[in-house]
Amino acid sequence: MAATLHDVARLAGVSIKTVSNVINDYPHVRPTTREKVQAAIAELGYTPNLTARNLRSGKTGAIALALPDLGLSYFAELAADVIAEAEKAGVVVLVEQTGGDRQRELDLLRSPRLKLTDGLIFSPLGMGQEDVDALEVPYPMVVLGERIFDGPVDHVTMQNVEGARAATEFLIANGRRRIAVVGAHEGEVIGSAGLRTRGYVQGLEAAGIPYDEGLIAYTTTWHRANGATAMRDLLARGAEFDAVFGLNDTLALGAMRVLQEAGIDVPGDVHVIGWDDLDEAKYSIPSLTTVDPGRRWIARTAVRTLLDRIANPTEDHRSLLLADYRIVERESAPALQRESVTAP
Amino acid sequence: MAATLHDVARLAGVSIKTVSNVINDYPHVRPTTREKVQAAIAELGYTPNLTARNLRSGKTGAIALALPDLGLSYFAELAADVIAEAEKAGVVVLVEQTGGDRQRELDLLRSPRLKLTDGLIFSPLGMGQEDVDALEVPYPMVVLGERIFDGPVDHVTMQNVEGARAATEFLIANGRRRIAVVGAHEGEVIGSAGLRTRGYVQGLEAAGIPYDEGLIAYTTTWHRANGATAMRDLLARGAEFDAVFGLNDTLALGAMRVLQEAGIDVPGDVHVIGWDDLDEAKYSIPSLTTVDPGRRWIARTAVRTLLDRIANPTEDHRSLLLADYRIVERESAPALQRESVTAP
DNA sequence: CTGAAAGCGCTAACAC
DNA sequence: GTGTTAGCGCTTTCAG
Repeated sequence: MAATLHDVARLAGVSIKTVSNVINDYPHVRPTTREKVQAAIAELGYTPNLTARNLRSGKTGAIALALPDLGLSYFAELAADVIAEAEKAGVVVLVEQTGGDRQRELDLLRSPRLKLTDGLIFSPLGMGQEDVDALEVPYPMVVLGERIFDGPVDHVTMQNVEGARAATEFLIANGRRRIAVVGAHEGEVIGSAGLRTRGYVQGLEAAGIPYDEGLIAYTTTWHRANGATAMRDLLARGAEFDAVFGLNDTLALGAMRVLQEAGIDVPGDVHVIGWDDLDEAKYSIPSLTTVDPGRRWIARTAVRTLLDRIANPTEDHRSLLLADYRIVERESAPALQRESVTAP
Repeated sequence: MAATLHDVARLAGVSIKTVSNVINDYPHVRPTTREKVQAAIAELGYTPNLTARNLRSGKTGAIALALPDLGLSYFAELAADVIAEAEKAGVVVLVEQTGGDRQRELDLLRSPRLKLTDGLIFSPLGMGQEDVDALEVPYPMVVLGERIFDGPVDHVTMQNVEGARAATEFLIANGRRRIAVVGAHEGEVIGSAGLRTRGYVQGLEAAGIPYDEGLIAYTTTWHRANGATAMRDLLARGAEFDAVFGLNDTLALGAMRVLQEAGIDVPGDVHVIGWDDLDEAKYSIPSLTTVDPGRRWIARTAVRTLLDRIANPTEDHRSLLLADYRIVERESAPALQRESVTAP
């Protein structure tokens, strides 16, 4: 079995307290003693048992990140950012997938498995405002996303309404009038789909363009396949549009594919804008104009806020932290002046 | 603070052993006692302290997964599969990113942070055969990938040479003779790039087609941008080819984008095949023919093998487990007979 | 500067 | 059936 403090102490001929002092580099240790101990540590290949240390200290040095599915690019990139940021703080990340299922999310919040961590970054997808009370948990938590607001915890999220409105206005400024939406959720008010749709409506209103239900394509989950299906529906029912707002990049890419299959040119006939600024948005054909909702900032802020909350558990934490967004202009929806330059 | 066994025992008027018996549903507990205890548990909102349990049992119920970067789609999908499989076994997964950097990988193997887990699924990218001794670690480990063979641990991987040869033969069978490779690594023998390139060469040889160095495009990392750059190089130096073998899907998609920018039709002028069968390969334009290297099987097998190794630490584990591969035929490299059918 | 000893919360002999 | 008790390996008063 692995060596323990006792083994090291015995070999070095000192007490375990002295070994402990050396390990935690407590300053007042005689240099000769320190060397003896370090030699013994090296000889035995001793490494501290973190479980014991954690039991003692009540901390684990790990945080949990719960998200729907790493197969969804947005969440994969978010997780990459969270892990990288946690690493800077010397903290390790345990990743849980909920599948975006409400019951699994609720179960997770009460799971004893979270006891392995000091706190949770929670990105729900199935839960809604009615579950706000479930966020009252006995451990530090930071909530992401836009399923639940005004919970008893810190909340880091993006500016969905504002960003979507900006995306819509961007399309309108480039001469688009009939903007289809791919990925709306029927009757949803809160949640990414609901909020981004609201921003879309605001953008139309500001420009005096009437809202047309016939341009809205609904989906369940935001997979590529659903973006493709939604676009096929739109085409099948004869919708006429000169732009598409994919409520995320994945949907937009799926929709774009169907457009091209149907012989509709992007951006010649139809402009397409997405949301997320995934890595792949740079490399699609054409490259995808999109809204960067500040994912890196969200990851960084979530980790820092959680660690702060862990360090100061008594303070009240229920701030709402909003990331900046910006439109990343690429080929699928060029701005007017560029279009006139690049057109043949 | 959170309630402990003692608190529950005191409230229920029993000893902690009885409470422990109830929690671990030990059969011989009088029903009335059980109820009393359960009531106390509910009242106090007691949940067991896993850290203490782990210290006692020497297990943590967690495994670590170390991979280069979740921002790389293949690893994100692999991680999703690993976490899902681990969850079935009631085990939680701690994800570490190494950036594919050799030193970080070596450091990770010796990191005390791994003490928080019962074992490691390790997917190195920077380490090589010369580091095989570093795999001799005092905890259960399963190695993935093709950087290191014949280590002192179980190894789960894909059939790189065979799959690449099959991909090459597939292209040849469809009339292709000049097949460019995107993503080779200069001078590499082992490792994904080296092995897949070897399979490519074998495929050419079997068909009596001479190897042409001018058709090989080298890259460092396998990001989309590098696939694009490699293809630009190939075009810039006037290479003539009628097919492209992207050593992974991401490279193939980047290369395909550049081909189309250059007015080269896929698959009309050039066939493209990738490797990985990422989700997005289904939805690119055109959809990407690719080699499915058995990623799900690898994830499942890695988790099961590791858990088995954790349960039976004494047995010698140094098996080599190989996934089946298969060619997933899509639009970017249609098979001959289908091409003639679907052509207008 | 270093040693002795208590105890973090839990499980598992071992009694009764 | 249920209670007592001894640790798991570590940190941390408190003495010396």
